[in-house]
Amino acid sequence: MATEPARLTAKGRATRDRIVGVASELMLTQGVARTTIEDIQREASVSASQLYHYFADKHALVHAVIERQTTDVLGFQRLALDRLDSFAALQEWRDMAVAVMEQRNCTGGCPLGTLASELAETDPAARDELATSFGRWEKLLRDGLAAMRTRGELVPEADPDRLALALLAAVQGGLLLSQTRRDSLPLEVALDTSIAYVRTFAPSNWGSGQRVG
Amino acid sequence: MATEPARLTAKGRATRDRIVGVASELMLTQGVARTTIEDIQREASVSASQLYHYFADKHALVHAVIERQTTDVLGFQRLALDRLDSFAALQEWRDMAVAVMEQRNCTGGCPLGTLASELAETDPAARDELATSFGRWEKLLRDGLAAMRTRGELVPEADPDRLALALLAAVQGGLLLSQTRRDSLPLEVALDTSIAYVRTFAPSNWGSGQRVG
DNA sequence: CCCGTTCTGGAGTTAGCGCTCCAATTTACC
DNA sequence: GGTAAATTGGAGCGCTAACTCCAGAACGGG
Repeated sequence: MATEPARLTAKGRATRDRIVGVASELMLTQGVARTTIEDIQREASVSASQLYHYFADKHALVHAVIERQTTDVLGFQRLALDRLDSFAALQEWRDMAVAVMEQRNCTGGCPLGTLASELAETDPAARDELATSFGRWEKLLRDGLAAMRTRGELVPEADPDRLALALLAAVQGGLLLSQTRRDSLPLEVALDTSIAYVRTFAPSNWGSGQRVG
Repeated sequence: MATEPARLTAKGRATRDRIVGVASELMLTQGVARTTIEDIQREASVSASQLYHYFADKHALVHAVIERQTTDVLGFQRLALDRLDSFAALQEWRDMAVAVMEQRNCTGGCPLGTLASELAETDPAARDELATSFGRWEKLLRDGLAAMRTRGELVPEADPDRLALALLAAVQGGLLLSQTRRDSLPLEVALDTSIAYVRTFAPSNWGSGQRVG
């Protein structure tokens, strides 16, 4: 489906990367539909034929943007929480997410979330890719939580699958609300409360009538 | 900003409403940018001049769609939780949200969330309207939680402002993930865990080392 | 240094978009 | 029943979008 150039010169790869970078930026701020090929040409200083030399059509470009954003976001996650396997790491992860958002003055949301929201109902292939991207992200969280459980930082009743999903949903919802309100508070509260919920599964807090739902 | 026709015949209002309805449906599934005026004309069986008689331009139409969706969503909320002031009501609210999503086979997300994601960075006026829409939604939740607290169903340490924000973020994030995965599980887990967190502020559960963050 | 491949430039082409215009018809109100 | 306003129809305009084509320039392995 995507253009698969057998070989690719260093110069060619550079041009291709530059195109993907510019396309990412534009598509994430203006949306995919509002971003024209001409915009990308101008911003990346390439001509039409160059662009269509590397990408069969706009769909292929979107595909490349999704790939790029997936590796970027997951890479950032790994960076932020080299191993997300302690409450301290969770807290750092939260702080970093909030810091990034504040640094952007609360413009823009999660790259994957933004793309998913726009493409879920119009581009089945994109929806599928983004679903697996979310799956990989979720796995990062799940593995960390599982490690915490085996290590005894979480009670056996804690369900890493569900907690990971809850954390991911909190990030997404928090980012969307913060982006809309131009205020980092929603993101902070969403992350704080979901982490606080995880904390209820710490042995020291595990008490009376807790339920995992 | 919006076309404000001094008077409006019953027939005219019907036509206008039909246009807004069709526009809503199309814009929410295909996105605003992908929805053409021609699409709306065809689907609503109106001519170009009719459409531009009621709406100055596409922006005005978007404005009307936001208004419509806001009243619809908030109306549905009120319906679902005539008064959201008990854990039973919270549970019903959760069940109804999940039921709606399953009924749609997990296609489409939250109307307000979808619009916000697409328009936040390209249409400042729309972003502002959607921010206040979210604010009103949040207030519904906050008032219910506050009522629960004064009634003693929640401990005084519970912060209705923060809990409401957390619940709203959970719905938004859960819906986005469920829409992307075509699976209601993320929504269920997001709502269950955030409600479970609220439940940790019930007097019977309030124990050892809880923190509000 | 040579030749095939890779890479680049820019003027088209075609289609569809948002929107306008002018006029006919229906409706509301007295 | 008359009249002014509200409502409708549809052709058409200007612009811009995605994409194509035909070359020419640069590169890289032998």
